[in-house]
Amino acid sequence: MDKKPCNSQDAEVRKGPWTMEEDLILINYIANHGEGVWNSLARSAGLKRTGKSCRLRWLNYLRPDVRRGNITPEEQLLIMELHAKWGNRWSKIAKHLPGRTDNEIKNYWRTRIQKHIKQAETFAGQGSEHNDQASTSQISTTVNAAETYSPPSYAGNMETFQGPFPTESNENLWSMEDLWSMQLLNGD
DNA sequence: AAGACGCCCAACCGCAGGATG
DNA sequence: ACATCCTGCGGTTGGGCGTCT
Repeated sequence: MDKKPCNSQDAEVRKGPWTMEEDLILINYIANHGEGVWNSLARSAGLKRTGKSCRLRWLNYLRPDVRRGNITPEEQLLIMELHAKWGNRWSKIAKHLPGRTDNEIKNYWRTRIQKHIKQAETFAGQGSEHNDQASTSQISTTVNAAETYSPPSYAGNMETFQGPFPTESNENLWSMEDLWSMQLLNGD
């Protein structure tokens, strides 16, 4: 018991929601140095985050080509098709949906499609025999993919971060366009 | 109008596989 | 051949937000 499990470095590791400052640091650093070697990237960039956390944030959220919300019926169909083929291989499925992340597809599946499958199974159980394929194809016509995306809210962090940033339409809501335009301003 | 409830999403955790020394 | 480190993946959870009663 002499040695404490938590040294000073461990104590400095941040967890929880990312602040806009952190986002900007990460975007800037990757714009200048490229991505990869996440642990040293996190240290070099001065982020008190694990490399894992930085990687996740970048891949799921900050990457310029990432798309969110509004899963189209075509995408939805493709997701179900690929899931029927590969199961929960989310990263594999995501590779066939440009701009979509495995995390998003996983969330989408769990929150929307899985729910409808359960309902379909309950319904089918009352009427006739069924299997996964049948219920999966059945829900393809019932799931409504019309979604709206809300940009990330930094409201909780704005009290500590008060940078000179624009607040055109949503005072406390920041879009990726905002972040990237800021990155361009900072980086160039 | 207030509280309860359910849904959705971002982020964390643990594990496995690959790369490197 | 082995040990260690890093990356990537899938599962799970907590908090915020909207809707319903």
